[in-house]
Order: sequence, then C-alpha cells, then structure tokens
Amino acid sequence: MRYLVTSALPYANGGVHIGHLAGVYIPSDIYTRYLRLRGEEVIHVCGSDEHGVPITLKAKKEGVSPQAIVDRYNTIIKDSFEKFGIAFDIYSRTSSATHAQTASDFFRHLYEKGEFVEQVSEQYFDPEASQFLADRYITGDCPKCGAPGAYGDQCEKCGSTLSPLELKNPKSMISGAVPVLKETRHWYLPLDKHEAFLRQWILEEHKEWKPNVYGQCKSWLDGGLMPRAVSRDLDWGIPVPVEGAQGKVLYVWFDAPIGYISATKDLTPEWEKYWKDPSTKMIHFIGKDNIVFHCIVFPAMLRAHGGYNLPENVPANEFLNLEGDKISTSRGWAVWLDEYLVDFPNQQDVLRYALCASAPETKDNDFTWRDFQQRNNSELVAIFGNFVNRALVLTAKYFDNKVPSASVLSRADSDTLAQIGVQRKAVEHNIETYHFREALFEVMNIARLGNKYLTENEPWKTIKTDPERTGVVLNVALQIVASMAIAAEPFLPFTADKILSMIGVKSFAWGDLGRNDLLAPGHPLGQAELLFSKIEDEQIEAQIAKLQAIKAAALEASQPAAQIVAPLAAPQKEIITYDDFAKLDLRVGKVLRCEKVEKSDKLLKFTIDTGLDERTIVSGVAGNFTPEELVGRNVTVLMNLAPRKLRGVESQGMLLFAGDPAGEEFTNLAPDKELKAGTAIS
RNA sequence: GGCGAGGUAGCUCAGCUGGUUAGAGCGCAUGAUUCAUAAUCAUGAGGUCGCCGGAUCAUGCCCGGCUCUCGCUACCA
Repeated sequence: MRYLVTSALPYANGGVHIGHLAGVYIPSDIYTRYLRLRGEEVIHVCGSDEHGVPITLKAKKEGVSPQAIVDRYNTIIKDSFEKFGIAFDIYSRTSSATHAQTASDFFRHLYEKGEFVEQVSEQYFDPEASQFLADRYITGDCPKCGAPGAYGDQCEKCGSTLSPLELKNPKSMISGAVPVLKETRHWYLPLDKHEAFLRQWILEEHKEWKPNVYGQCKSWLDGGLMPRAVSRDLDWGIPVPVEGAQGKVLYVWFDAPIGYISATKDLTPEWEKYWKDPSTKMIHFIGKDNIVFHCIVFPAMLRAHGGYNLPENVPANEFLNLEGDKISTSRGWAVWLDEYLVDFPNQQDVLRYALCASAPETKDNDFTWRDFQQRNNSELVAIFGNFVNRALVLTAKYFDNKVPSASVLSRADSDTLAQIGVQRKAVEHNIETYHFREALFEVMNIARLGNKYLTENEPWKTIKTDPERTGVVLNVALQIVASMAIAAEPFLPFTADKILSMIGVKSFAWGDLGRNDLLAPGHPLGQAELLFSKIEDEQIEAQIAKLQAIKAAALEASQPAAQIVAPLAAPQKEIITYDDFAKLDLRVGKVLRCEKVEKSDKLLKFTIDTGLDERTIVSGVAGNFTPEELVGRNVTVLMNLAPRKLRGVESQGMLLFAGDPAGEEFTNLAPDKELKAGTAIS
C-alpha cells in the first residue's frame, strides 16, 4: 500500500507552539513513522503557507517586505519541526517557484475547462492608495461592542465575525483614507456544482470519518453549497494567470492546499503516483478550523481539475488550550517550541509524550504545566524509564552486561511475552484508526507489563539461589526492553534511539515487535543511562510564572487602549448640495405594531403609519428596544429608500435613530411634540 | 441566530445496535517490596454519567426542551 500523508501548512507569521504540535504534527508524525517502520511506501509532506493578508499586514507594520517576513518564520518553523523530530520527507513553502507554477497551472486548467464562474461585486477601495482593500486591511469601530480597531472580518475585542460593510467609521489601514465601494471582478468555484458528488462521497462512502469532521461536512452539505471566490485583490500571492487580471492573486485558501502538490513535486519527480494513482491513500492531518477546506473545497478543486485522488481520511483534531485559556499567537499566550527547548534541553520526547497523551482528539483539551510534570515524573520516569533501567542495571550487575541465555521458559515467561503481541495489536489498531492517545497508552502498558514481571519474578532474590533462573528472567525483561524500543519509536523517537544504542542494536522493524529473540544470548549491551529525568517543582513554577507575566503584560497593554475609547466625534462627511438633500423624503410616522423578526438577533419588524400608507420597515435595533416600547410613538421615516429584503422580510424604508447602537446612548429620533403621521420633515 | 462537536470519578479519557453492582491511567489511602531515578507491585476509597421532562420491562447511551464550552456560519436599510 502507498500513502501520501499531508500535515496542515503552518502559516508563516509566527512560530510553532504546542497547539500546532498536539493537534496536527505529532499525530501525523506518529502515523508516518509507524507506516515507515512497517515498511510501507509513504511520504509525509508539509510546508509553510506564505501568502495572504496577515503576512502583508505584518510586513507593513515592521516596514519590511512580505518575503522577509515569510523567510524569517519559515526558517523558525522548519527548525522547530526538525528539532522535535517531526520527520517530513519534505518541508516546502508556497512562495517557491515550483508552487507558483503548480498553482498557476492548476488555476489555468480549471479556467480553461470552464470550471469557474466570474462575478462582479462591490468592495471597499482605498482611493488614496488606489487599491482594493482586503477585509483585514479595513479597520473601524465594531458594530457589536463598539470597540475601535476592529478588522473588516472580525472584532478581536468581542470576537464576533464581521463583514467590512458593517464597520462603523471604516478606515483603510494602508493610507488611513475612508474607503469607497467600487466594483471588482472575481473568479468563483461553484461548489454547488459538486454538491451531489460530495454528498455521496462523504456522507455515504466515508461514514467512518471522525464525528466532528463528518458532522461539519454534513452541516455544510445540508445547508447547500455556494460558489466561493478563489481570487483576491492583493499584490502578495500568486497572480491570477488570466488576461485582464492585473492586481489579482489566487485566494490563499485556493493556493495553500495546492502547496501539498508542489511540495510533493519538489520531493520527487514521481509525484504523480502519489496524487493520481488510485492505489495511493491520501490522509490530511489538520485542525478543526480547516475541516471545510480539506473536505469540501479542496476535494471540489481536485475533482474539477480531474485526474487526482481524493483524501481517504481527514483526521481533524480539536484545539488545545493552555492553562485554561485559548492559545493565541497575537497575545503571546503559547508555549513556543524554540523556547521550550531552551528551558528543557533534549527533552523533546517529554513534550511529545505529554501532548500525545492529552491530545485534543475528541474535544478541546487543556495543557497545564502540572499535567506535563506529572506525565513525566509518574509515567515516563516511574514506569517507562524505571523499567528499562531496572532490566539493564540488573544485567550489568549479574551478567557482566551481556544478554543471559533463556534455556527453559516458564508458563509465566511465555504468557508475558505473548502479552506483548496483544499490546502490539492494540497499538496497531489504534494508530490505524487515528486514536493516538489510546495507542500511546497501550505502548506504556508494555512497560507496565515489564515492571510487573520483574516484581513477580524477583531476579534480585533468585540470584542467590538459582542464578540460571535469574538469567531467564533478565533475558525476558531485555526482550521486553527491545520491544519497547520498537513500540516507542513512532511516539518517542529520541527515546527509541537511546534504547537502541543502550542495547547495542542498530534498528528493528515493526514486525519484530513482540519477538522473544530480539537479543541473542551473549549479546553485549551498551552503556546504560537514564531515559528520563525528574522535573522539579521549581522548573514548573518558573514556567507558570512566565505565563503569568505574559498575562500581566497583556492586561497592562489593554488598559491605555481602553481609555482612548472615549467618544470621538466622527469626522464630517463630504459636502452635499441642497439638491442631494432634497432627494430624501423624510416624514413623521407612527408605529402601529412592532415584533421581533424570527431567527434574528437584532432585527425588529415595524408596521408604520406614514400618513400615505401602512408599510413594513425592518430595523436592527432589537438590542436597544423591546418591541412594545415604541408602539404608538412617533418615528422619523425615510420614505424613498429602495426596498430591501432582510431575513426574508421586505423593508420599505428606514427609521432614524440617534447614537451608537452598541453604545449606551441610543434613542429614537422623533419630534418634540406628538405630530400627525405623514407630517413632512424638511 | 443557525449548524456541528463536546459536557462520564480530583485530573486526562474509555464506554454505547439501550440489558446484571458504569471502566482505565494519573492523583489519593492502605499493605507488600527494596533490583531501580523514594521508583515498583497488590488492594481500596472516589461518580444523582451537564439540567429537566418523555418513550421503554430496562437507558450515560433513544426522543423533546434547557444550559455551558469550542468550532463553522449569518442578518443588522
């Protein structure tokens, strides 16, 4: 069987932290190491995702080129992975020449096949910098919480998702100018065209996918797929390879997964057999935020292109938290791999172990330093390290550090050895079904078995009465140690290597696991050393203090910002003529009825007596008024605004209010005195 | 708001086509042991299986409602 394993491309605007490792790279690394050890044909590809708006923003902020940013982080990321033994066959990057060509060809192919639809839409444009603005390039006041500095796609203060058009006082982050709406043409991948196929492929043929993955796909498919834009107005990325597309690049989510293909091309000229030969199984390891792209969008792209395999499975993990809070690169709330290695040199496997044992496989999980310490001290040191050490030290002491012979095995001896085979099956089954936490537990059970075996057979006692029996027991114990070296390799590669050198063996294959003749009688052992060492309370307290400092710094930084929130009058808008004003038909109206719009948070549906007619007007003020509050009151109505449907209800005008809907001061704009409906306002 | 996933012992998690006293590891307690990094081995104490209601002879597991966490995704003229 041939396998192509991909790991989510890390975004090159920061380093790698424990969340990345636990969610994606440790599982994928375990999986590939296991397959390699079995002798399967497998490659593991990854690389940096180097396009997209956040990188251009960071570059602008630092006054350097985007390329400089991605060069910096690509180096850091690559280095972290190498040091932690994440054994990619290639770690590439999406700013490479191969990738530019591959992604460009891919787009071109779809374009020529007529797989895209073109559409013109209105987007914010910066008139001073004369360029279109990506959502992230627009900042303004959050329409929900009122905080300044919200981005066009999200407010980091209250966390709500936004669209640039909703921002109050929008400003271009490039020039500071007020953006204007302008038409722009983009290419869309009509996902709806592939919906029937995806339904069948995922919902019928891949019921074995993890519940979170399957559930999310089902949710998307049931909701109906829509065309998705695959281009952007931006100058950092892969140019859209079509005539008349100046200033447009491939959307980063279109370009990134193609990065898996270009990485494979960079690795081997035989890349096509990994992508196109139906006997190859492709597995995407990702985090839960990427599910839709890997299960819906990318497969649709591959299928639209034709000739490519679709993934066999997409084992997405949930998220890892850190000491009770969400990990955040921008807030600095993370444990970075490079920093970890400074504080815990040569202890990569401890972190690999702790993260795998508490991996967020079925739900979000919390990484705590106490848990990390406990995993090390009472599992790695006490169970695993201690067992190996016991077997080796006893052999050195009683048998001159050579493997003693095992002439006659007792029933207990064979049962113990047979049990390793049972553990092996359990490990295999769990790895193959992506249950790495459980698989690791079963590996540890082999060490538990070893400890129990030694305690029950007491070689330190029999040496006085029956040295030959002691030899047999230690022989068996050493076979278990050898098996541990094999079983641990996918999970704890550094430790496995250490054991191999301690028992004087170059390498084993997975198939050797559980054999009772891995170490022949008389085989000389190497120098015994401790596999793991205890982590003291002080070390853990130092790490916790480090995090507390980050939190304190973040809090301080947010204080002055909060003061600037003080209400600033919005700048005056552009001068208009009297004629412009005269176009507005404003009248006094009276609220006859008012109710909440179903399935909506903020919308109220008003029935207004305008003097002319009774009309329905929808307004987003449910957060400010209860429906009853305004009934019978005068309101100011803009009569001649083009009707528009909101949540399925047609609004035939607009009601005027004063204030910031998210703020405390917000009021209905009505005449001083009760007036008849229909009274003109001028 | 809609949708998805999750809410099981102090901690991390199993469990499920509904079927006798709900399991494991760590932690904790007691005992055994001393080869080993005060490690190990045995035994035990810990649970109204998020809350409320329903269907069933029987439910952690099915149905309805609610609630909390995380993710995806909207309306705001």
